[in-house]
Amino acid sequence: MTECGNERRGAWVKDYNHEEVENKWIAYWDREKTFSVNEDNSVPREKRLYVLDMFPYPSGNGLHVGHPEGYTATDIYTRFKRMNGYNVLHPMGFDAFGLPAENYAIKTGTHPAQTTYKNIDTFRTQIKSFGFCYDWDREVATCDPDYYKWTQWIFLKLFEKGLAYESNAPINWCPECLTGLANEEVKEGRCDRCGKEVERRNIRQWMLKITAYADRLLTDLDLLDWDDSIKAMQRNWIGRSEGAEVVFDIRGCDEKLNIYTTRPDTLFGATYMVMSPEHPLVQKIMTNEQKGEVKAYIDKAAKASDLQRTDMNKDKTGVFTGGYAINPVNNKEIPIWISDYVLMGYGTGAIMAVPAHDERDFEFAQKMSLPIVQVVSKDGSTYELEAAETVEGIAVNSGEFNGLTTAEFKKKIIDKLESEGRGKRAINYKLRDWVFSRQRYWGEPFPLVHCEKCGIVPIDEKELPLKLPEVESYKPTGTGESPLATIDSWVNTTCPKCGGPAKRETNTMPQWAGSCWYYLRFMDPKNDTALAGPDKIDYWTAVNLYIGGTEHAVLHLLYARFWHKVLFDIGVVDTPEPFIKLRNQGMILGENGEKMSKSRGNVINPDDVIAEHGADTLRMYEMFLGPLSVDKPWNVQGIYGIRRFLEKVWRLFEKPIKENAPISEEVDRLRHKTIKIVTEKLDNLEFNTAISQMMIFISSLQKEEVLNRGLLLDFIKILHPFAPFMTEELWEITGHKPSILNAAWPTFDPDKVIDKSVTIVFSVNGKVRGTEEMPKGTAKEALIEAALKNERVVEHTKGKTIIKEIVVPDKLVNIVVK
RNA sequence: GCGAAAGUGGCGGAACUGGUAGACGCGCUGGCCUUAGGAGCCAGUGGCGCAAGCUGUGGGGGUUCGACUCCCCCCUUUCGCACCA
Repeated sequence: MTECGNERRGAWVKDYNHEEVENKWIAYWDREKTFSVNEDNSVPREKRLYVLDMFPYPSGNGLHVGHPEGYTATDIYTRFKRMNGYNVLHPMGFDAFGLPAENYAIKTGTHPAQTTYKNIDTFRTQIKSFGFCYDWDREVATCDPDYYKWTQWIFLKLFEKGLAYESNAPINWCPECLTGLANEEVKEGRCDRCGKEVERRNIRQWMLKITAYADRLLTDLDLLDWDDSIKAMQRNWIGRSEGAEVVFDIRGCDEKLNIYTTRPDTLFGATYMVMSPEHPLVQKIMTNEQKGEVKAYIDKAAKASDLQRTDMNKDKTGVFTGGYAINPVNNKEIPIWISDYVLMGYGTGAIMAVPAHDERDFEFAQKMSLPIVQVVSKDGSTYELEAAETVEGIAVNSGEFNGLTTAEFKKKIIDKLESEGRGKRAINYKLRDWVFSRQRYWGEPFPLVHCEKCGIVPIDEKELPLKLPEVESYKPTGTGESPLATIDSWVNTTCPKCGGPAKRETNTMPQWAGSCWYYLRFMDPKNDTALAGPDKIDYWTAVNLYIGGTEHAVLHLLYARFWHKVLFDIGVVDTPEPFIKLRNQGMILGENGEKMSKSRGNVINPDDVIAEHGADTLRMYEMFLGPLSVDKPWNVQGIYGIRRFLEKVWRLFEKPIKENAPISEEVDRLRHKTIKIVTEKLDNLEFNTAISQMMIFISSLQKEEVLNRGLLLDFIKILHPFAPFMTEELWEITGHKPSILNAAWPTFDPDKVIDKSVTIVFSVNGKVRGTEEMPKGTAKEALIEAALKNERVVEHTKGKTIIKEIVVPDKLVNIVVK
C-alpha cells in the first residue's frame, strides 16, 4: 500500500474499489451485449415496454449532472421491469444536427461532422460510465445520412399532403444566429438559444401546416398520461377560442372588412374598428388627407421589433385611416383606425373595438377620445363605467336583444348574421404554422428543387438521402440564404419532372426535425427500406414512458406529436399519440440554489464525481435528492451518506453468510415490507423514498453476526436497479453467473407484511396523552378500556365528564371530555 | 394580467382514503474506538421549559372528536404565456 498519493480516495478504496469494479462490468456488459433487446414474439403484448429518454445534443462540454438524472430514472425503471419479465426497449442516441457544431466550424474551420462525432464518442463513453442499460446496437445520430434519409422522406410526405408550403410572410429572425426562428423558439421577444432580441424579416421560408392539426393536438391531450402542467402549457400554446367572424361594409368602397370576435354579443357597442398596420386593406381605405400619417405609422411599426412593440404596450398608439365601416347590426358608421395592438397573424388582422367591454379598446378609446357605449350590464341597467367590464352579463343598448344573457345573445346574433350572410361561427387558434427552414449549414437539406418550368418539385424517394455537400465556408450569409447557396455545383441540378435546369432548395431543416421521429427509428434502426418496419412498429407500438426536461413542453413535444399524427394518417404508425406517459425531471441546481452555469462557477462535473465516489453512488445520490419532478440543489455533503450506505451493504458480505442462518421475525417482516414498498415506489417512480426504505432495512441488519444468504440475495436484487455495478459484483461473488439483471425480482408474502402488534395512540380532546403496543385487531371495547386505564389519560380526564369515545381500530382512541 | 405548480427543522426532503408531523439522509452535540481520520460504532437532535407541559407544517378564518391533508380569504416564490380581440 502506498504511503502517500491517492490519499483522498484511499479511505474509500479500502472497503470497496468502485473504479475497479465499475471498469470490469462496463467491459463485460459491452462484450456480452447484456443489454441488447430483440423482438421476441413469445413475450405477450402487455409485457412489452418502451422506455425512452430525451436524447442529448452532444455538446463540446460533455455530459452535465442534469443529464443522468432522467437517464438514471429510466434505467432504474427499465431494470426493474426487465427483472419482472418485461421485454423493454431502452435505447439511446444523439440529436446531432445543430448550431453549436456549426458555430465551432465557423471559428476553427473544423467540419461540423468531425466535431459532432468526436463529441458523440465522449458522450457515449460518459453515458456508459453510469452503467445505463441501453441497447447500444440501436444507437442513432440524426446527422447520419442513413438517418436523415428518413427525415427527408417524412418531409416529402408532408409536402405531398400539402402540409409544407413556401411563404414570404414576416418571420422572427435572430440577428445573432443569422437564421429564422419558429414562434416556439422566441421567448419574451428574444432568441431562445442566444438571448438576442429577434427582428421581423420577410424571408422566403418553408412552413409546416401544424395549424391543420390544432384541434387534434388539443383534444388528444386527453388521451395522455402527462403532467397537467405540460398539458396546460400545450393547451395555452394552441390557444383555441370560439367566436364569430363578422363582415363589415366599408363606406364608399366595395371591399368588406372581416373581423373576428369572441364577443359577438357586444356588436352594438362597437364604436370604432382597428386594423393591424400590415393589413392589406389599409392601402385601399385610407383617405388622401390621412395618407401621410398612416404611412408614417406603418413604417414605424414595421421597423419596431416585437419586443419594442410589446414594450409600447403601456401606451397605445394608432392613427385614423379616414375610412368608415358600417356596423351590420345598426348601420352606424364607425371610424377605422390602425394600431399595432392588433396583430396581423391572429384572426383576420382586424377587430371591432368595444371599449366598454375590452380593456385594450377602453384604453385606446380614452387616449383617442373615442366614444364608449355600454352594451353589457351586471343587472340590466345602464351605468357609468370606470373601466372596461369584460365579464358576461345582460344586454343593454342592443335593440331587440336587450335583456338577453351573454350566452343567449351570442347564439342568436350569430344565427342572425349567418342567415343574412354577414357573419359566421368561427374558431381561432393562437398556434401558428411552423417556420420550418433555417438559413444555416448543419441540418437536413430539403429534398426539393426549384424548376423554372415546373415550379417546386420534390426529388424522387430513391434519390434519398440528399446528402449535405461539402462547403468551403460554413458562415451564414445573413442575407436569408444558407451557405449551401454558394455551392453552384450542388445547387444547379436538373428537374426530376422535365429534365430541364433547376436549382436545389438551399434552406436546411431545423434541429427539431430529427428529434420529431427518433423514437420510431430506435424500433428498427438499421432498416434501409422504411423508417422502421411495420412489424417492429407493431411490436413496440408507442413510448410507454418518456422522461425529459420541461424545456421542450411546447417545442419538441408538440412538433413530434404533429409528425406522429401525420404518420398515423398515412398509415406508418398505428397509434394516435407517440408518448403515452411523460414525466418531467426537475433541474439539478448548484449548491447555492442557483441554476448551474459556468459563469456562476457552480457546475458539478459528473466525471469527477464518478472518479471520487463511483457511478453507483452518483446514480443513487441523484435519485435520493428528492422527487424526480422538482428542482433540487446539489449538496456535496449529501453524497457521502449514499456512499456510506453502499459501503454498509458491501461490508455485510464480509460477514459469515449461511444458507440456513435464522432470520428473526422482525427482520423477516421488514424484508417483506421492504420488497413491497420498493416495488410499489418503483412503479410510481418514487425513487427517493424507495432508497429510504432500503436504508432502513440495511440498518436493521447491522447487529446480525451471521447473515442469511437468501435474505441478502433478495436485497441485492432490489438494490440492483439503483446500483448495478456493486450488485453485479456481489452477485458474482456469491457464486452466480452474471448478469443479476436476468434474475427474477423478489416477491413478498402479504401476510408477513402485516405487523402483529400496533401502537395505539391514546388522546384526550385530540391531544396525544399516551401510547400502547397492542395486538392487531384488538376489539373496540378493549381499546377504550386500555385507554381509560392509561395513567396519563386518567390524569387528563379526572373530574371531567366523558362525552364520547372515538375509536379507529389499530390506530387510536380519542376520549372527548368536558 | 392569464395559466400552472409549490410554501413543513439549520439543510434536502417524509407523512396511506383526515388519525403520534418531521421517516430517510446531511449537518450538529455527546460518548466509544483510534497514531491519525470527510473512517467505523452507539446515543441524542423542531422551538420554549429542569420537568409536567406548552407550542409548532407561509398568514388569517372555517368544518371536524381530530387538519400538513378538506373549504374560504390573503401573502410569498418558481415556471410558462403575455395587446390572441
